[in-house]
This record gives sequence, C-alpha cells and structure tokens, in this order.
Amino acid sequence: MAVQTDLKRAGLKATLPRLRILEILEGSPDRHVSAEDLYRALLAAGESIGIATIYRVLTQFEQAGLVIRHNFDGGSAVFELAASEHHDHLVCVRCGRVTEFVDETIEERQRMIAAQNGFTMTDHSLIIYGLCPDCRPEAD
Amino acid sequence: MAVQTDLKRAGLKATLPRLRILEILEGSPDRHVSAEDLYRALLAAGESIGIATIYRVLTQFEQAGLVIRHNFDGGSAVFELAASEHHDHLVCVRCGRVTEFVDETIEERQRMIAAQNGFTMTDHSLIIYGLCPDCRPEAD
DNA sequence: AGTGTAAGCGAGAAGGATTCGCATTCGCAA
DNA sequence: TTGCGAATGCGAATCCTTCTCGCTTACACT
Repeated sequence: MAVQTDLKRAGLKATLPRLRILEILEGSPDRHVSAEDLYRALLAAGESIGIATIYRVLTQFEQAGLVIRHNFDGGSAVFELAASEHHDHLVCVRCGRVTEFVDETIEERQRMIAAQNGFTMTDHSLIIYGLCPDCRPEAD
Repeated sequence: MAVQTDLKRAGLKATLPRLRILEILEGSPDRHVSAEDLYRALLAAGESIGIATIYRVLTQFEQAGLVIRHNFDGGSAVFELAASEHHDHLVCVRCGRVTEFVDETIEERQRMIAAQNGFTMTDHSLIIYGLCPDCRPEAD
C-alpha cells in the first residue's frame, strides 16, 4: 500500500476519497479514465462519493504531478497516472482505444521549433487520430 | 465577393448569417477565433444573430471543409479558415497568442508511427504550449 | 416578378462537463 | 482523546454547445 505514502509525499492528506481514487487509477485496465469513469467505479464499489470530489481530487493530483490530464477531441477530459515516462497518444476515433508512443525525433523537433519561435515550452500535446487495427476497414 | 461563390461551391445556401460569418473569418486579424468572438463581432457590427446560429454555421463550415476546429486546452473551441496548408500550433499559455508552424520531419514521423501501430491516420493535432516572447520571463 | 416549399434562423430551453458554496465530517498533530 | 483547519457531499451554478420550435428566407419554378 504505497498509495498512502504517495499522497503524503505529494503533500496531500490521506483521505478516503483520495486513497480510493488513486487505487482505482493504479488498478484500472485502461490507463486513461474520465472523471465519470471513476465516479461510476466508486459507486459500483459501494463508496459514497460526490462527483465534485472526484474533480477536486483529480485537479489536486494534477497539480501535485500525480496525474496528467488530457483533452482528447470531443467532450470530457481523461486522466492517467503520471508514473510513466512522457509519451504521446494514438486515439481510435471509432472505439476510443488509446495507444501510447514515444518518439525522440519528434520531441527534439518540438524543442527546436519552440526555440526558433522564441517560445519557452511548458508542455505539448500530440494526438494522432485514426482507426485502430480492430476498427479499420477490412480493405487490405 | 467570392464569399458567396465559396458558399455555393460548398453546397450551402448563401444566407446572410453565413455570408457575415465567412466575411469575418476572412477579415479577422487573428486567424483563430471562437464562436463567442464571432458573436461579439457580429453584434458589434449591428447584426441581429443568435449564438446558436454561429455554432450551427461553424459546424456546417467544418463539415464542408471551409474551416477547421481546434480544441486548445482550457475551454472553448476555436476555428480558422481551412484555406491555408496544414500546420500545427504554438499556443501561449499566458496571452493565448497562437503561432503556426509546419515541420515535415514531424509529419513524416507521425505517418510512420501510425503505420507501425496499425492505425489508419485520419487526423492529428500537435500543440506546443509555452510562453511566447512577449510573455516570457525577463530572465535572459 | 410572383410564390411554394424546404432549408435556415432566432430565442430560449436543454444538456453535458465541470466548478462553487456551504454546512457537516474527517485526518492528524498535540 | 480532542480540536481545528482541511476536505467532503450535496445541490445549485456556470460555461460551452446543441436542440426545439414557430417564424422567415433563399431559390427553383412559373
């Protein structure tokens, strides 16, 4: 149960909602979940929690660097644990499946482009939308 | 007045709201405007228009390929004329300023990554967030 | 030019996602 | 244990966007 320690280290009180949310994030089959997903999962687990708390906690987690928020096209934000290395995303426009990837060449070009334009880069977001192997038209 | 022709060619009736919105998009100093921006501009110009119409028209324009919709972080969508070449964006997190850029190396890597993962790429979105030269901390 | 008709419009209501306000409850240090 | 400030839960509020519906308009056909 390093979960509690994680919270303390991040300077957050180890409250029940925070523990539960962190547990779900760690145990979830998909790394990318929405506030609504978490809410439903917690209700299903018999917890009594408000959706507002979920949003509050996720925002705190984000500020503490525990999770990363993504705004994929169309609708609600999704969150993932920040544990892993930086990476970008491939999103299936049909089934919503998310695949992660890293490409150092792209990272490097981005840094260069920011510099060339006089920008101090604070963050970046690269999302490739398309059809995943399962949703792709049979034609091949 | 190629504006009217543009609409006809796109298969859209040349109605007053559509003409006005297209004119503003073409004449706007910033290429990236929100529905709200357009609404305010039209009201200021003495037009009587509803915000719902703006959204409707923008969605039609998007479907007709006349404009492109972007979802930059934090809030509302912005639209830009699709006239120009494909490009990606640098967004200042402080003043909101948007700069465009093109990098063929990145484009190429993206195609490669999609292919490697078995994705049929339909679209992609690369946004670099940071501080623009004007908003950057003086330290340099 | 006159006109019928489907498409388009404006206004306000509705909807989804997220945040706020506040009384109550809880974590944790003393 | 006890006390206090931080955190929670609930419902209301807000923001952005879309829907509904009665009225108007563009445009093909006289």
